[in-house]
Amino acid sequence: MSGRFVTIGEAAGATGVSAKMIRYYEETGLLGRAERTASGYRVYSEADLHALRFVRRARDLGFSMREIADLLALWHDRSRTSAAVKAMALDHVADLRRRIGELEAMARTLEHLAERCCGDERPDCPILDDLAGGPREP
Amino acid sequence: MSGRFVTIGEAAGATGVSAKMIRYYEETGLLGRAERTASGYRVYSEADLHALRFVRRARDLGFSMREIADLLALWHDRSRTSAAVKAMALDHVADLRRRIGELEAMARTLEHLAERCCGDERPDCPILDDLAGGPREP
DNA sequence: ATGGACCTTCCCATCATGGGAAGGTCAAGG
DNA sequence: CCTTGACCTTCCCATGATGGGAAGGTCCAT
Repeated sequence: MSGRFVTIGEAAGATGVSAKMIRYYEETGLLGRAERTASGYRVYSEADLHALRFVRRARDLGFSMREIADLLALWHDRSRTSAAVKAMALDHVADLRRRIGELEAMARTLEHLAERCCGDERPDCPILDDLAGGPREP
Repeated sequence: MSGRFVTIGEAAGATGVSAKMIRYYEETGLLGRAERTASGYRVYSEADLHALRFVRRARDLGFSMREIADLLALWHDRSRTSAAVKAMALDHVADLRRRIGELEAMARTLEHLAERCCGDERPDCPILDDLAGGPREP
C-alpha cells in the first residue's frame, strides 16, 4: 500500500541484484520499463523489488534468463497450472544433472590419471601422455 | 619424417577441432603461427596435428585456454616435473568438484520443491512460492 | 555554493564458439 | 581453356551474464 520508492542503488542493495544487471534486465525486456523521476532516475516499488528478488532466486538456482522469463510469465499468469511449473523445474533439474555428469566424468578421468602420476621431480607423467596420445591409443 | 602437410579443413577433420577454432588458437597465441603456402593457405604437419589433438583432449577435460596454454608449456618443457603437472590436474579437479557441488545444490533444492508441488491443473505451486518469497521467509 | 555520492547513457571486455559476407585459390570435368 | 564448386583467406558480429569505466547530470548535506 505504501508509496515508498527507492533508487536503483537501493534496489540493488535490497535484492542482491547489481544495478548493472537491473538495467540489463530492463534493456533486454526481462523486466518491464522502470518508472522514472522527472530527472530520469529509475525508481522501484515494493512490487518491483519483489520481482527482482524472484529473478535473483531463480538465477541462484541456475535458470537461464530465457527460463527466468518463462518463470516470470508463469508467476504472473493466474491461470497457470502447477504442472507447467513443475515440468519446467524438472526439465531444469535434468539439465543440471546432465551437466553434473559431464563434469563428473572429467573429474574422474583426471583423478585416475593423477593417481597413476607419481608427482615427483621426474618428467615422466601419464597425464601429459594421455593428453598427447589420447586415451584410446594402443 | 614424412613431409605430409594438410590444409586447415583436413586438420579440423583429423583432430576434431573446428577450422574456426584452429585459427582462433593461432590468433590468440595458444598455438604458434602455422606455415603457409605461397597463396596464403595454412598447412599443418603431423606435429601440428599432434598439438591440436592435445588441445582438443585438454578442452574435453574442461581445461580453460589459459590452463591449456600452461599444459602445452609443460608438455614442451623437457625439464618439467611430473609434480607440476599433477598439481595442475588436481587443482582443476578441485575446481570441477566445486562446480559440481554448486550444481548439485541447485538440483537438490529444485527437486525438493518439485516433490512438494502436486503438478496438477491447479495454480498453487510451492516452486513459484519459493522463488517469490525466498526460502528463508517465515 | 561546493563536494561527494549517486544517477544516466554509452562503449568495451570477458570466454569459447559459431555464422556469415566478400573475395581469392584450386582441382576436376566439359 | 574455362567453368563450377569446394575450399581457403580476412573481417565483422553474435552469443550469456556480468563487470569496468568514462563523460556528464542530479541530489543532498554541509
